[in-house]
Amino acid sequence: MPTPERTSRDAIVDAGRDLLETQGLEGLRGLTMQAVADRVGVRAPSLYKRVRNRRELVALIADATVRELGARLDAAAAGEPDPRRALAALARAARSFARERPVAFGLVFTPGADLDLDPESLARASAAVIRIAAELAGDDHALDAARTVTAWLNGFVGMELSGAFRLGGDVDRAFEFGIASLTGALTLRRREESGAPLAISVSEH
Amino acid sequence: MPTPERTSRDAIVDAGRDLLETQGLEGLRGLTMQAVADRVGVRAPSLYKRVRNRRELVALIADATVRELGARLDAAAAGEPDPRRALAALARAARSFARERPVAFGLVFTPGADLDLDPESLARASAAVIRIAAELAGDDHALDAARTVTAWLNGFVGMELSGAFRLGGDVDRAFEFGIASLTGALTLRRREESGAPLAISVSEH
DNA sequence: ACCTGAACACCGTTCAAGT
DNA sequence: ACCTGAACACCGTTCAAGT
Repeated sequence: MPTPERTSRDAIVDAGRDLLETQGLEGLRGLTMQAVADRVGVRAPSLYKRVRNRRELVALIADATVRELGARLDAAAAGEPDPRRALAALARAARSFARERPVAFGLVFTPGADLDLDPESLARASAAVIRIAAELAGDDHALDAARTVTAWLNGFVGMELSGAFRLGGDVDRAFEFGIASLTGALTLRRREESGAPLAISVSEH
Repeated sequence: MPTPERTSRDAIVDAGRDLLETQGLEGLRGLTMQAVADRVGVRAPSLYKRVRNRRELVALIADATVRELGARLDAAAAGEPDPRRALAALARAARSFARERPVAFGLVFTPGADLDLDPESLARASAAVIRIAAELAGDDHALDAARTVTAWLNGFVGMELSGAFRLGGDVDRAFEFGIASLTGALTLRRREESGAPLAISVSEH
């Protein structure tokens, strides 16, 4: 006689996302299988019917986060036809998202995390940056430009979440300074290309 | 009758650094108190005479890593009088260090890690970037410029360690592209200031 | 004064037994 | 077919007892 399903994979992931954000990944409260089970109303062993193990649960939470981030970035960039304004809007949207879900954002961008995220989710999350980078820097430099922007953006937001900006000053202003600097640098790349070279390239080794 | 000391705080931290790099922070092998104790030749409870708890041990490992990074950055930048070349050398040194100690580097730059690193170690590690940023962008923009460079550099290296550059292309080239772009952008800031404005600033908001 | 075995609480995970 | 209590291995940490 089959017993009825008392929870679902989605409910488990949602509970996990919530717990991650409120209790952290590891701490003494932390994202434990026990805590997730309590939230969804089953005993811990039942979770293993829906999820291979805790590692997979964490990966699913990370994937959901990447998808949501991608949707936000798309929406922010779509509203701005001018690529410079679109880049600024996208960057601000990423920063807002990170402030809403600091722990999940941190998880996704943790260097050694070794979640293997769904390539499709990742592609979706980076599509807008790549498109804008191509518009700003030209097709030849699109990938390099996108990597420069993404690195700066992830780095800035990650440092802000870590409290790494300890020297005072206005962090909002530093963020806008970064946007303006990158926009300027990438735009110049395009100008260089179109025949008006400026002596800005640093000698490489 | 006092028993002789069979280990030291330094030996514990060194063993911890080694284990962290070879076994990872958490995994099944992982940085466990048991594994550290085995390495230094005592039983796990004895570690608590030298270190408050595992959390403190991890923080000490992170601090040692930051100090070593700082020394490397200083050395790399000191060899180059031209600030543009100095910035490039510093960036490459940071990337090399991250490749030598990927796990420790990742730990230090993990967004939610909540190690509270020694402010002195951090100041030492960021001094060279700030000095170079001031030379490139002028004193008024030094802090913003340093934050832009540091964010890009940490972001790039972190993404590289995560395997986040999945779209092919030449990652080395993207790194050099980033160095050149940032150097150009910050240098332009200075030119703008000195009375030769270029229409590169993005409209803010 | 430092070291240790024993013990505790906690956690991820498995599994046989229930329905 | 899903759920559960019981159990296992493992981990961080404490502590009384040894030297």
